[in-house]
Amino acid sequence: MNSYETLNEQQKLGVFTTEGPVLILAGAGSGKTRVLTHRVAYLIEEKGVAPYHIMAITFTNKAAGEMRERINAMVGMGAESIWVSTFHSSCVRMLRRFADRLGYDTSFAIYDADDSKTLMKDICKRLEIDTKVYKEKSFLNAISAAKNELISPEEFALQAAGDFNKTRQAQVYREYQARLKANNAMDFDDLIMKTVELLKFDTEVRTFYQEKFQYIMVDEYQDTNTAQFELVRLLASGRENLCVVGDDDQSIYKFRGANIYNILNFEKYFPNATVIKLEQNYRSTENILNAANGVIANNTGRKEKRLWTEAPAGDKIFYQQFDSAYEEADYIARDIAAKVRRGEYTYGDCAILYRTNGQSRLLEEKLIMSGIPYKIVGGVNFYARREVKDLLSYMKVVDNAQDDLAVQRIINVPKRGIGATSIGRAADYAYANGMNLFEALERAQEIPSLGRAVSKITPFVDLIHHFREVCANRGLACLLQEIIDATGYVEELKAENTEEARGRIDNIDELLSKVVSYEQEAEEPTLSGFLEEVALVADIDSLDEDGSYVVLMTLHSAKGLEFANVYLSGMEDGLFPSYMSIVSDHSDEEIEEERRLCYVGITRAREHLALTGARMRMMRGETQYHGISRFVREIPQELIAGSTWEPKPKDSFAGAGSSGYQKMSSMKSTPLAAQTYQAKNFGTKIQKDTLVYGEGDRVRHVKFGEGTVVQINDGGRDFEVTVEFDQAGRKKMFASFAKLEKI
DNA sequence: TTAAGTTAAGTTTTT
DNA sequence: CTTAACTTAA
Repeated sequence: MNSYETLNEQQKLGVFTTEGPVLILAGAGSGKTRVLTHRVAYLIEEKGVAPYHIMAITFTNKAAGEMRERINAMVGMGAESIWVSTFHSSCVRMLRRFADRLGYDTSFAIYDADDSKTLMKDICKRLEIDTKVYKEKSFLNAISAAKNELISPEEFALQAAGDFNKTRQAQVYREYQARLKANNAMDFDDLIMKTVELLKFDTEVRTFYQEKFQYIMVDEYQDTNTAQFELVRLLASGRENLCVVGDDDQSIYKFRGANIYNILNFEKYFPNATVIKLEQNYRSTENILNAANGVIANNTGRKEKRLWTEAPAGDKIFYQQFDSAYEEADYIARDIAAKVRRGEYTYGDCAILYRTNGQSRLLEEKLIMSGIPYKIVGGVNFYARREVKDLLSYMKVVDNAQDDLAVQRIINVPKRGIGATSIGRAADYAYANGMNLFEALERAQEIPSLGRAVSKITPFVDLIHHFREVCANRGLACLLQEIIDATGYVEELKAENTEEARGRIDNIDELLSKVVSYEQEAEEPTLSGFLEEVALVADIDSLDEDGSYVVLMTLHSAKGLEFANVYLSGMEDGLFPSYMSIVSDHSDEEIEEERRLCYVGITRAREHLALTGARMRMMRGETQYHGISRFVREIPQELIAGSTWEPKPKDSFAGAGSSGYQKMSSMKSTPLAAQTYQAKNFGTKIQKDTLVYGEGDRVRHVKFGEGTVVQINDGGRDFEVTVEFDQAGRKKMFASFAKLEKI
């Protein structure tokens, strides 16, 4: 028996309103997971609903795992038959059972982004598309967007009629889908779209799941896309016991197809919906909350709500702009070290958040230098590492020989003397005869063009057959060990004897232990099951929030987490909000999305929040100059401590050229006062027409004195100016640094 | 024909 | 600074 008395009135409403559609607008830190878990317990204990009839959907495995844990603790017996899982794994579970009705084998492979790209490259080659003009990425983006909107290749082609570019995309989409099917594979988007297809067109399956899932709950609803909405709608139609929990202010995945109207228009789809707002925040201090409120208030078209708290005002928000990203990172590392030394926080209390993964390197260096333990979330996924992908590909081929991509990846790894030409010939033969690559390899003798290469291919085919036997007779861990031994993969790395190779061996060991633990923990371990688990994990899933290390991650990864002491680094216009969003055609909308991201970042902090920025930072090998992020200015100034953003003499170089940038950003939502300031002090790069001197002119430099300009080179972002100084001699310098005056 | 070495180009956010 | 494409040597 659980006590529901610890819940506030709004939360209780969310728990007790079990029938019909319910929309819970849950602000950051308002205890939505508590509501969901109590709701499940209430359904089972008070309403007598069988656990078998309950489904809870989340976006990440981590969220699913946490919810599962809390439900298990509350419900006890029978809890394991509740479906608590992500959109993707729920879909896989349904597809593994019924995919044959869509013409797929139920042991289909799941392609990650890397696999999709490899396949797309191959398609572009076959269709003779110049990937210098039409990027693989742009095709994949178009296809993904279509799938998120449930647009089939046929429909896409119809809509594309008359448009040359879109017709080409349609052709690629069709081919891509055909190849996936031939490989018996689905990409991430297919998992959702194919499940929707299944439910839509197979009445038997639809009825089965509608009967099964009588109570459905969806977490992070603001991030659902059209396909996911349709999936939920199909499952819930009939009883309509659908409870969605979300916060439109935390919708940050539009770029991935999230449809914010799913939440904004929920009441239109379900006119009889009960709407509940959770506005009391139990996480942050009042100052942090007010800062977040101040920022998000600049967005239009949101559901009106204002978070409040009973917590004390707490520390002010620290803000400081540094001269360089180097100093910024240095400050953060020192500050963490100092706070830990004083006993205010542990390493595990601290998180450093940033907009782009690229910012982590500098921070990482500083943390290492200061001897601070840390963990980076994101960047290169464990399962995306070369050695791990190689070995997984062997397992994939053993599991599903139709997977041409996996075959191609390993056929010459380690080197067997089967080169691109031989593979190409086998692939052509397979393509011409409508078979899979591996089938073609099995009949290598029958392919005349292969010639002597046959003698190298046959042992490879035999090897795979051997692995298949091992898998069937001795299990997964033995299979992987046998793959490692028979291919000599680790042997080869050992021989390299480099730091890098040792790292790779460590990763392989980790993979091995993951296989072992999967085999022990899974109820019914299968090769497909393992590969599926591996395909659907995100880096964030492995994060232990109680760890004794500082966590570094992107703002996107941080959603749903909380830390006592948070650093938002890189608060610079052009970085956050990103340059892309500022110059976009739909700038207003994109800036709003960035602003929501900022809101997410601020509300991760429980007690202490520091915002930092740098005037100058190296990005992809070039020095960039940024002004202060507009989001910093949107925080009520009385909440801010540390240096304020009054212009300082040091800022002068930033004033040089702002014209180009200014025009591009329409700052409708920025307060007037801030706008005037921005106009004055908003430098990014020096424009050509801002150079007041030319070659041959006499100039004066602060340190070097007077001289003559010899040469000006356009260095892309900046100008490289060569000056022959009267005293100091010939110097090369960047225009933005030199601050040369014409005489 | 393969494999290693060199050069060039490209980087928002990700289940 | 990394990854992919190209070149050249074996």
